[in-house]
Amino acid sequence: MYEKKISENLDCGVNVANKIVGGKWRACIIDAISRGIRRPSGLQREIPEAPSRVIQMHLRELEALQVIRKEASGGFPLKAEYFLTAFGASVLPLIAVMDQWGNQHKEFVKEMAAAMMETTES
Amino acid sequence: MYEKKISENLDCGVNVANKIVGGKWRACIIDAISRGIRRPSGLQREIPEAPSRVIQMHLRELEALQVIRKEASGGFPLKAEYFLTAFGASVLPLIAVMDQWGNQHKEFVKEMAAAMMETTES
DNA sequence: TTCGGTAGGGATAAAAAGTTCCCTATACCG
DNA sequence: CGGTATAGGGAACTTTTTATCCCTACCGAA
Repeated sequence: MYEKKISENLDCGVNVANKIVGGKWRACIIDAISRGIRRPSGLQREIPEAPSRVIQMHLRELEALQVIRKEASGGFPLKAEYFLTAFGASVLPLIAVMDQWGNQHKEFVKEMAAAMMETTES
Repeated sequence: MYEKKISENLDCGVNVANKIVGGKWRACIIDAISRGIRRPSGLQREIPEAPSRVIQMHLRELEALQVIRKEASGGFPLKAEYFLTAFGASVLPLIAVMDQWGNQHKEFVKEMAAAMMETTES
């Protein structure tokens, strides 16, 4: 997406996982595709809070990382579809675990985040 | 740490998880503390690639999120120790899963990342 | 007294990630 | 013809995160 200038230390497993699943919309996009929402327009409708530009960029990057695979019918009507690769499918359990943990603790984290705002408020 | 101006959507479990474990050094720091490296100086020696300033800031933020707890002996020699809270301990299995997944796929990801560099090279 | 270790933070720069605005191009429908 | 929907990207911007530099303060040892 951008050119990295700082090393990433991909020897650390957690960093590898973060590279795939980190970021504000990555997991959402992967999850939506896994649920059968294969086309860019559908993804944009599914995640309206995310700027379409950002979704596009993530699709490019996930494709380059071979998490997803693109199938476009050359002709018209314009139609592009994205599918998870086998590698992409292997991420789903990880996303599930993260989502589960997050959902279990989100109330607590929300409280803590709110408390931080109070003490740091402008 | 900084004042957020963009919403975080903490209703999504994955985002909650990323808030705790995301970032370049968060998981490393939590993991090191869980392994008994409790003092800032020790953490800095354990993770020498991370600027000490960054470690300090993460310690502040993890403390505010109640992932870790600080115990400082008021007097001298200066001594501060950080311990995982119960909440912090609950993150360890998540980190373990992420690390395991990442280690299983890091060679593949490295290849893909390298391929991306080639096509994007300056 | 100077040096080393420890804990911590201010200021600022640089990089990465995300956002916004607006553009191309094609085909279909009215 | 104009409007809508599709897929995609350029350019510029803001926000967030990470990095760099340098400082305070304290104690003990040399």
